[in-house]
Amino acid sequence: MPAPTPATSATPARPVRRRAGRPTAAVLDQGGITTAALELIGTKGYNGLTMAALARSLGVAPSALYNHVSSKDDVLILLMDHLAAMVDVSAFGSEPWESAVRRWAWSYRDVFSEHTPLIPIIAVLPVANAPKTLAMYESVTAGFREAGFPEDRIISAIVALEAFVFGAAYDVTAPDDIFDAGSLASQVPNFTAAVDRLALEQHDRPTDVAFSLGLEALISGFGALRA
Amino acid sequence: MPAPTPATSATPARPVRRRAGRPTAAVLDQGGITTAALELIGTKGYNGLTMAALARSLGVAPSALYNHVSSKDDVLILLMDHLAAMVDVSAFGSEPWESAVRRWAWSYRDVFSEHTPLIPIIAVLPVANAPKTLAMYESVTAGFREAGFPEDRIISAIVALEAFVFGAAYDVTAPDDIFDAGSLASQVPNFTAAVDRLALEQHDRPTDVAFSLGLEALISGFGALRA
DNA sequence: CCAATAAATGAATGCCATTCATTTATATCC
DNA sequence: GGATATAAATGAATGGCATTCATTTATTGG
Repeated sequence: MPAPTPATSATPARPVRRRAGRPTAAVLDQGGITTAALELIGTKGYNGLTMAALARSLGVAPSALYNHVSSKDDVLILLMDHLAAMVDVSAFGSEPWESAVRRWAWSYRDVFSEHTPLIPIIAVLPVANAPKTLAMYESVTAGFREAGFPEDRIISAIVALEAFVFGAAYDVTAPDDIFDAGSLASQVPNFTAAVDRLALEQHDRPTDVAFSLGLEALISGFGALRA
Repeated sequence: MPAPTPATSATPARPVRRRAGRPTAAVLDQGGITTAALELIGTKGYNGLTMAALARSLGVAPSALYNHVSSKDDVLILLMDHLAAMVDVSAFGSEPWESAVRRWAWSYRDVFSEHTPLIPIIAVLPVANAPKTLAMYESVTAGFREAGFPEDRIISAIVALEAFVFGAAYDVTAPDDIFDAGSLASQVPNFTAAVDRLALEQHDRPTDVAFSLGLEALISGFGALRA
């Protein structure tokens, strides 16, 4: 990619009142749209990600976006594929299987916990539409195979790990008092006791404790399948 | 043939042109709204669940709904709490811990796989706002405690299991060809080989294989924690 | 040089959730 | 038993949103 993408700078890009017609160089492309969307999400959150706001941040009319993406869902697909490339798969091939899976899963969860609105999309999107996501799967699959994982179970294991990762990504965004039963506490004594007991442990991130617990169970359970 | 009784019946409930003013008996309540929404979702899916369509199915003006719910999100919360009550927790207390967890998790996944749009809501909603969900947690917690599970880890284990269940619920709705790399297949040989290898197994539900694999790993990993 | 094309504009369009003033039967209070 | 407050409905806005379309025009390829 020789041409550096324009219009992705931090400048708000006020309505530039560009004339219509084919410009000297294209103002927009999918890469620029993706990074602008990412920046917008960073400042305004997913509620602030509207086609109008996205266009404004690029100094362009909303309808102009549709020359490069077919819908807002298309923007979300670009985003999620971009994020997939940020997931750390580097440990596969350089570290033992257990720690490689561990690094991958933690990284995967951390990346998507900031982008939970994309989870419903990535969870059901055919991989053919997401090349970087596909590349991630390739690295992970190769790592499983090299570690002696039975080939007919590799995909199932990855799918299971991914399911756990996506669900855990939501947990990260949950409010701290999510398990506070409030006025109903007396009606659910076992639950309340268990919640209180966990609180006594004084973990800085209860969410991380649950993630670690589940992940280690999956790793040791799956690890037993290896040759 | 206009049915005289509106609300929650199977009839489409045409605009009944009711007069304004306080009626003899309330036409609407949260229970009726919930079951009407459920029926609407069953026929038109979640895209068909609009406040206007919901009101029409109840034979009422859209604005009338706001006397009983504060927003559409409120409707979704009612729905998900209703669904939580359909999850099978009956095995806790009557069966060994392993099979009780198994029954609960499969049931939980099956219920929410038909209602994935509710997952982002239930995953982060404080339990105080969802009494039936809370009741489910109480049953599960009691089951863990009676099985000798260390009390300070009960909540973490449930959270981890739930995360897995939610992620797996999405998988159920994914298209069958989700792992078909298409024209990119040659660039991801390990992945493609693993996918083909799984396909050879001829499972009727590949999704169920992955769910079972992950669930059994979690059950045996967590089971080891018991006294 | 001319025709086709790519990439922009801005003005609709239609859907959707939500709000508000208004109406009126019923319930409550004196 | 009459006045009054209240609950629950109506229908007409309102504003936000994604998306479409006719139009414009600089560039590119034959």
